[in-house]
Amino acid sequence: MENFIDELNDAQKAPVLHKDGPLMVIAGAGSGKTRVLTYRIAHLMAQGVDSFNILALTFTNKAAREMKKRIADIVGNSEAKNLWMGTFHSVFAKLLRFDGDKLGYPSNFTIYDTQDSQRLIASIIKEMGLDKDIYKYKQIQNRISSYKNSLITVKAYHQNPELMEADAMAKRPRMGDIYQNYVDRCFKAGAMDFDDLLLRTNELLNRFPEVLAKYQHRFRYILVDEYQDTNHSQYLIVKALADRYQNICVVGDDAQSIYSFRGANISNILNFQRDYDNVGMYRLEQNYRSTKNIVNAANSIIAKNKNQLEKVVWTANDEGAAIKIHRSPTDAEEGRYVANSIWDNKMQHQLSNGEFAILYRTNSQSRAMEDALRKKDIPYRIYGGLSFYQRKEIKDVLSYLRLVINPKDEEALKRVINFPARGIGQTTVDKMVVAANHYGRSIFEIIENLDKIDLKINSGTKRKLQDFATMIKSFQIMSESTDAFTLAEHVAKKTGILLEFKKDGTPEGIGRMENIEELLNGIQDFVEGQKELADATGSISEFLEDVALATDLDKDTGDDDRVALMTIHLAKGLEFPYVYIVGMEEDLFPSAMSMNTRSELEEERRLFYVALTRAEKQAYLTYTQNRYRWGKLIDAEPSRFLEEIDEQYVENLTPVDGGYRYKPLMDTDIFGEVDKSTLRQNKPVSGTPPSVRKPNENQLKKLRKLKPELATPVGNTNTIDPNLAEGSLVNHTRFGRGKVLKIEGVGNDKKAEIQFEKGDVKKLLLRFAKLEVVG
DNA sequence: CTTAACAGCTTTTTT
DNA sequence: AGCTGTTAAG
Repeated sequence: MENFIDELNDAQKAPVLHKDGPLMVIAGAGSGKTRVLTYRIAHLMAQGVDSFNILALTFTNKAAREMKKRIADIVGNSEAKNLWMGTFHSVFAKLLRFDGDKLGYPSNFTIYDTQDSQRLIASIIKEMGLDKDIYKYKQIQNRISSYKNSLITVKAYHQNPELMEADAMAKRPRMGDIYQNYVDRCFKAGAMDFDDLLLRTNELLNRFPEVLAKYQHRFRYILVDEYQDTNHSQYLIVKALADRYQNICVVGDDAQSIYSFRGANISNILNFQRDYDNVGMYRLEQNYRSTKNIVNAANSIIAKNKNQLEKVVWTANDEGAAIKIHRSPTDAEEGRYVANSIWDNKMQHQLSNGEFAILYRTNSQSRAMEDALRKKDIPYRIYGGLSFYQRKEIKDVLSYLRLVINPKDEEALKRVINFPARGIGQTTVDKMVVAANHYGRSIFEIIENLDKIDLKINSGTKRKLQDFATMIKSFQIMSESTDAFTLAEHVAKKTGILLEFKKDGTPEGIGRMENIEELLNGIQDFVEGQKELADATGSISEFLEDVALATDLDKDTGDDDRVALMTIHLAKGLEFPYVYIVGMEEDLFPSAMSMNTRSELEEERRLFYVALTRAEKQAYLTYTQNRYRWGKLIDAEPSRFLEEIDEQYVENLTPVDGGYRYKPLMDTDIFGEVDKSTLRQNKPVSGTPPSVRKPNENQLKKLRKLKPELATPVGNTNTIDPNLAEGSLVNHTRFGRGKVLKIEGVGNDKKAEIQFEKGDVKKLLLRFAKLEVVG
């Protein structure tokens, strides 16, 4: 029964077998910490602990799902089902659905995402007549968020002269009033933002001892992953819940603390032994993931940090190859180098795309990489950035669904009341917001009672408003007797959203329509999946909660074989055989905004440590001499982190200037005089090594032979004329004659930019465009 | 009230 | 460079 324990090494076994009482596991990168957590839970259950009494808090929902699955494999499916496992946000959202009514929240409360919060704050600033250049809504939102994460309520704020003075100094004396209004408006809308999910849980546990007692007993065993990234609010929740039984197990690595910007407090892990009595301390120091070279190089970097727990990460793995460093003239060339290198490695070592990852500091860096990968027909997937659920058309559909569940949801209402356009303009909405604030009611209630209030809205507009309300109510009635998919599909059609995008006919419009279809498919999948679960009903509210707290990493299983592109933050906890860390430049990594204090710089360094330790076999570090930023080509300097790696673990692929290793070379150095306009167009510059050159037509043909699924787009409604190329003259059934300026994208996404003789330049999706090549 | 041009801002990282 | 939100014209 318990032979699964034998799969662990001695260091891992100890915390798994640790009996009751607090314990902390300091786990170096790649040391099998998820394994320890998983097996500890399985062991607890094998010892007879009811899964109902276990709470496990993970960093992503995906991690929770995978762990749950693994546990189910060991102890059986039915046993694992009752486990409460998930992110702080999703677990406590669930808790608040049960007990939030004690705080005055409906069980169907909406979860506002950052964009919703920002829009609400922007409108509050406007309503208060404040200067939007001084009261910048993003900054305000940020501040409110950090207050909440530190448990500074509006009341606490007003009792804290220091905070008020700091805001007054920043010329924002009304900060407290905005905070108050924001909290009131969220409450009135039956909405919680991300921070509320933690803050309100704290409030609930503090104010209602019987609720606290209930959950203390229920969660007899608590396990927290990535403890180094918990903020004060999360810390207090854990402390309160664990107080009764003290069966608290935290796992983390101070060297991988990279979320201080959202309030994560590294001292939570540094002070754990002070917070609990008789703490069992365990260290996992053997790395199973990476080569000696990578582990040692990473150690040499992190050694530069002052504040850290004592720990020596080592590995019994092979020596491995040196970390390769490469310099490119521009970001476009950097992309090309990475794409070529991936291609070469694939060919040389028979690797699949899924074994590669490209990691960067900022999302904006993904574009150059994408362009290069597309040109080489290497399939990739971007994680994070503008996620699917944040796209306009998706948020619009979701807003209708949110309104069905919670008609008080003001941000959802404002978003869709005039989309698709139905003649309800800004002025009307403004009037209703004023009325809603005045009567302390929601906008929806105002619309329902238009006849009783004199709002100076003309009768035609009144009619339109009432029609809108009637439509939403009809959806509500429907939602009582149907599943999420049927309702969502009905909503997309009935509101005219689908039609709106269909009729504009542009590639963008078609793309949006497809996105909505994808959303509907996603809802369908969700409904099917939920039907198998006993405690779920497949209702729309369950879907919305899933969506609100899902990250890009959570979405689908990513079963197809693609190169992964993501920020380093998102890559935490993941591993790849081949890792490219791009943009190793001063002001980019470390970020220009994180070089003011020692602790900020140390966090950047930990971030670099995280990035490097994702690699199993081989790591590449690339940097450029010039990079496009804000549409301008700027000089770039190699990152200081490059110099911090002990040079015995490094191999430079590009010649390095003798004196100062990473000093940028002049443009003239290897290329002779370089015309910047040449670089801009991504044309190979004479003298560029052959391996960096764009593949020629012959190579492309070979490539297509190897990867037929890339050459033939799937599900196209149109065959694409093989003669179609940049410069071709074409005839379009509707737009007439034109010239192809540019072709981009692969497969279903292949687009052509065409200058039509009528004067317009249009981008058309080739699988839809009715084009004929005429010359 | 809608549409189209314009201005301004962005790039730190995310639940 | 690309996007969002604001303003001007219809």
